[in-house]
Amino acid sequence: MKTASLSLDDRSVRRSAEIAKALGHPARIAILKLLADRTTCFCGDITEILPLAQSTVSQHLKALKSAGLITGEVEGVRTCYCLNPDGIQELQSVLSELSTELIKTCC
Amino acid sequence: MKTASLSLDDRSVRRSAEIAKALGHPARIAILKLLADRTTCFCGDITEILPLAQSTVSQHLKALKSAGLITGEVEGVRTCYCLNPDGIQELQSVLSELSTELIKTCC
DNA sequence: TTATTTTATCGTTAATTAACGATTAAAGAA
DNA sequence: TTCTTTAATCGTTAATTAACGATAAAATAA
Repeated sequence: MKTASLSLDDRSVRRSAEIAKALGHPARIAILKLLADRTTCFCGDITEILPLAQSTVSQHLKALKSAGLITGEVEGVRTCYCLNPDGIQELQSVLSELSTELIKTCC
Repeated sequence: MKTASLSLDDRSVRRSAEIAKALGHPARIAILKLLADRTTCFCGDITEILPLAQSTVSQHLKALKSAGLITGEVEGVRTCYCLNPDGIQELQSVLSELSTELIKTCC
């Protein structure tokens, strides 16, 4: 059993926290769901749908992108955002691993 | 517009974000893992292990508790913290549901 | 060329978070 | 009773976040 002062610097702990943090706002979860629906992929579309300013949506998109959960491909004057399969896969594995670890040892 | 301004207020979206936010700090993930190990359960123990002040650990414990992920039972002068099976179960189901939803529709 | 469209970034403000030491309150020991 | 232990809370500071409108940059249209 590793000492826990290690655990704060542990790569997977940090990465899990990073991913969770990116999910830690309703707007960002909503955006991920919209992208999953594939009905929308541009910042402008999302801005029309969510009750947020364009700059705010852009900021949330940036957060999701820098956490590796989405990609952004410039298409002419717009940017097409899309779920990043690798990131989503990581989200899936990292968080399911965590919750499994927690669940099986639960009181 | 209706759909998604709904989605920001959507109960499960908000709850997912709340849970994710609680996980969104390395110290809180580390604490959950420590509690899962069951080698420790008191604030003082955790404080000895993590490189954080007692008040900081207490603050993180409070955050985890208010997100419903842990319980805290007063035992005399100390408080025994424990993973909350209901909360962990919810974390498991909510986040796996989300990641499944995102994964299966991924680009 | 100029105008329009779209997104990113800037600049600001308010709110929240994280960290710490100090203090308080409560339980148990002496 | 008083002393010690433990965790919670207070008070503060610094950093980060979220929100917005305004502006800039880049691609395309006119």
